[in-house]
Amino acid sequence: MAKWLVKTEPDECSIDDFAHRPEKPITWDGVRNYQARNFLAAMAEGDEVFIYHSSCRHIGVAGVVRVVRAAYPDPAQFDPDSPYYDPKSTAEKPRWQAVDMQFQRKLKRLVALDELKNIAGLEGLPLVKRGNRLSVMPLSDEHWQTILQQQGPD
DNA sequence: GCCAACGTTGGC
DNA sequence: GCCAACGTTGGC
Repeated sequence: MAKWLVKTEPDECSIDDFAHRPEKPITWDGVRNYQARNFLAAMAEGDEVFIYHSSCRHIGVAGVVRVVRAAYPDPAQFDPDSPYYDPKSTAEKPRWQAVDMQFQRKLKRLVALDELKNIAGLEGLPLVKRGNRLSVMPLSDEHWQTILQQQGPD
């Protein structure tokens, strides 16, 4: 199973939105960047995904969700009332993809960006590079384990 | 709220 | 195809 990380503003969708209704899948839509879309499209059912809270008071990795439906055309791109509407998309040639994800668990504590920047072994991760805007990214198993270990002992 | 970094757009 | 202008992201 591949590992991923997605950014979200917790005001929009936080780990608690998943945790509040753990049986209910949430559609990850509105990704409007080609590199991020390509990563979304590469997600497989069962893959695990870190939820990262950005542009907020407590920035960092907050929990884990699981892909329960692999990529399909993002419905928001066809909806004129959606902020994610894209008039250049057609049903025959959709430009954007969405996946559905479901709650797995919260981390024992939030692993802050500030910590991630100082952990040896995460140097290659786009997340910790200054000015990086990629909102969906793959993680190596090593990156994944390193971040989990940062939570500390029970 | 500021602003640096980045991706996209559109004129040429 | 270049690149300046513009809009957005996201940490601070």
